[in-house]
This record gives sequence, structure tokens and C-alpha cells, in this order.
Amino acid sequence: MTHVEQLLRGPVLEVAPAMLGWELSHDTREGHVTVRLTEVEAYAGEADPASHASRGRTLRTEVMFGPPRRLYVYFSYGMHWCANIVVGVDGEASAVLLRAGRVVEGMELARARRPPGTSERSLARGPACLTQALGIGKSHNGADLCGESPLTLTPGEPVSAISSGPRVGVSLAAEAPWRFWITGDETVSAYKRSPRAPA
DNA sequence: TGAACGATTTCCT
DNA sequence: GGAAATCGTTCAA
Repeated sequence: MTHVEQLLRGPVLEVAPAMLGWELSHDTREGHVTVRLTEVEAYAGEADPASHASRGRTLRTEVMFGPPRRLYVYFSYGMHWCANIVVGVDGEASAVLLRAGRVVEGMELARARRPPGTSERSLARGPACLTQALGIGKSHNGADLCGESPLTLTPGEPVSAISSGPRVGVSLAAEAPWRFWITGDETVSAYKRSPRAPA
């Protein structure tokens, strides 16, 4: 078992903040892009009402119920792809949503994948923006981040300080402070509470 | 077989 | 601050 895989096997509420500052790289024919994670959210398995896994094992959530270190990619609002890293114990269905990051390699390619005029800090600011900048989509669902896959995850430099707060856009368990970000980082996305969340 | 609903982003006023 | 764009997943009938 690799070092990274070992780190991912811990409890999701410990693994998620620990993943801040880690780097996710994607190699394609077009080139290479690396993003340093600045914002993540924890989804705590089948018992977490806000998680897609809360309805049990389905075709869509199959990957989450499998072993950790794999990528769970889902389609959102008819147009966006968002990526999670499966963590914890095999079968527990815990995952960490990659909400934002800073492009540290392959700036030009990342820019080419985003709308013209996108500022550098916004290239991977938001979960769907991050997958766009990295060139991640449906075909990467279930990809192994430690194996032969062109996607690789590596621990990065330690972060200065970590903040936490409620998750973005979730209507259930809306108070759980399971969103983690690097304090003061400009690439962290704006907080938006779900309009369906109870007052 | 049908309908409601998003772990969102972007553009408009 | 608000609404549109747009479709796979899930649940009800």
C-alpha cells in the first residue's frame, strides 16, 4: 500500500482537512496540469444525509462504496462535472469533494480549458471549475489515483492555517461545519447556502 | 413512464 | 441579488 493510500484510509473528518495543500495532477495528450487543493468538503458515508451515498448503493454511487483512493465523478445541474476522492474504510462510502484549488503547473492549458478572460485565481475556483481546469469528466469516474491512471495525488507543502464552516449548497445537515479551506486563500470559492436549507 | 430535484456557474439588472 | 441553462438520478404511480 502506498503512503498516500494509507493517509486516505483515516476518518473522513480528519482526512479532508489534511488534504489541503495536496496536489492533483492530470496528464493528457494536450499536456499536464497540476492543482494545489485550497478547499474541500467532507461527505461522511451512508449516514450523512447530504451525501449521494445516503440512499444506499446505486449505480451512480457504486464507486463511493468501493475502496478509497479512487475518484468519484458526478454530473450536476445538467452541465457540470464535480470530483470527489473516496476515503476511509472500504464499503463506508465516505468521500472528499474537491471544491477549489490553485493551478501550479500547466497554467496555459488550464486557461485554454476555461472561458476566455478567466482570471488566474478563478481557473479552479469552484468544484466544476476545478474539474474543467484539470480536464476531468465522466470517463474518469472510478479512476485510481495511485495506480497507472494519468491522475495522481501527492501530499504537498503544509498549509499555513485551516478554516472550517458549513458546506456549500447542501439542504440537509446544513449546519455541519464539514467544509475546510486554507485561511485567507484567494482561490477559495464564495460561500452559498442552499436556498432549500431550513432557516 | 413521468416529474421533481439538485454537492453549480454565469450573466443580467 | 436573481434567474436561466440543462439533464442524469431517483422515486412515485
